Amino acid sequence: MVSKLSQVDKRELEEALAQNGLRATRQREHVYSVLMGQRDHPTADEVYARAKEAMPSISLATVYNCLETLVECDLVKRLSYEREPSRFCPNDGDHAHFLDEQSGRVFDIVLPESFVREMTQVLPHGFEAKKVKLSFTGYAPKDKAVETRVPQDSTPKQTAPTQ
Amino acid sequence: MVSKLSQVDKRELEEALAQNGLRATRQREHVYSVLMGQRDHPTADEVYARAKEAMPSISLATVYNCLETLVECDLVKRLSYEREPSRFCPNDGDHAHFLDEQSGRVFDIVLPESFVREMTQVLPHGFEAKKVKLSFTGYAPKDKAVETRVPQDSTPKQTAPTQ
DNA sequence: CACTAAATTGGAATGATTCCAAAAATCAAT
DNA sequence: ATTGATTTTTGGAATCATTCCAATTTAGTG
Repeated sequence: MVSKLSQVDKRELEEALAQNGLRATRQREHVYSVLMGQRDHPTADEVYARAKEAMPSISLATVYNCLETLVECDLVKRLSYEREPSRFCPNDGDHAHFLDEQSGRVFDIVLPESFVREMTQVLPHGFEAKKVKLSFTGYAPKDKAVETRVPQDSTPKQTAPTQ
Repeated sequence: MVSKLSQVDKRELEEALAQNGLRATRQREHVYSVLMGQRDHPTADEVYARAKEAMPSISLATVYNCLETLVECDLVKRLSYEREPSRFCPNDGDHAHFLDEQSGRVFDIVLPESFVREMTQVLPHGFEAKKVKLSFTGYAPKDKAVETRVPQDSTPKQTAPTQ
């Protein structure tokens, strides 16, 4: 699972960092490679765990910092669902997310370019969108083999469940 | 500022609660009326503060419970932005949200019905969306007097409902 | 190599939200 | 109405993802 960053990805990262006046560091590169190497939607903690495999000295605070940086540089998307820690995925062009209520899985939904353009057109004159987030919740087809897990929330509500 | 719930709204609330097997309580009605009475996007804390004006005995935990209940009943939308407490707004049909990065204000963006229909069409076959969330982040026009959230220590004043 | 600004680090602090167990309120059936 | 079963409310404690902090290390520049 120790996947290095491709030359292309590495350059893309360095460029994006430079563009934002940020430095290229071992940790940033490594966190990015962790995300690129396993394309699901891990939490910061999970990224931390994965990152430590090849870089045991990295700290949780740094993982948070790096993730934040990557999001700022628009190399990574952050998704947050209620009651759950943020999840991160490398930004592979415009896509939405679909959370399957039954399985807790998250699916990437590719968005046609034309639709992305249309999305910003619903804004009244004068609004300038820097980021757009589209997310669905509902039922995904049972047989879909796509990835990712958002653990099902089995926490009982305040009131005890019947029986 | 003490706005009662209209008969229509009250019935709608009671029906929605009944439909979900939940009881109609003073607190739930009051929290709902607080949200309906000032159409911005308050946090739970802000709702708590407003609710206490007319019902000083209500607790923060209850406000959280009520808000959760209202969201479940689909009478209220919950918006959550990174690094910020959830915000709530009464659910007035399909609309997106726009967060102005500079002022922190949230604007409701009306969505044409045709667009709402199109949104669900980006889903691959087999995906059934129960909820869709569209949210923008960026710069809003400075002069827009549209719906905003109220800064914590401002004197409560009448806000004209949007749309 | 030396300097300066930026980044990393571990641990402590934060704060929105949830949990808990007791008290109160609601609803249904007497 | 009264009772009884169930839900809801409540205050305070607990949780836990995330941020903050001050000290150390590192990257980039000349």
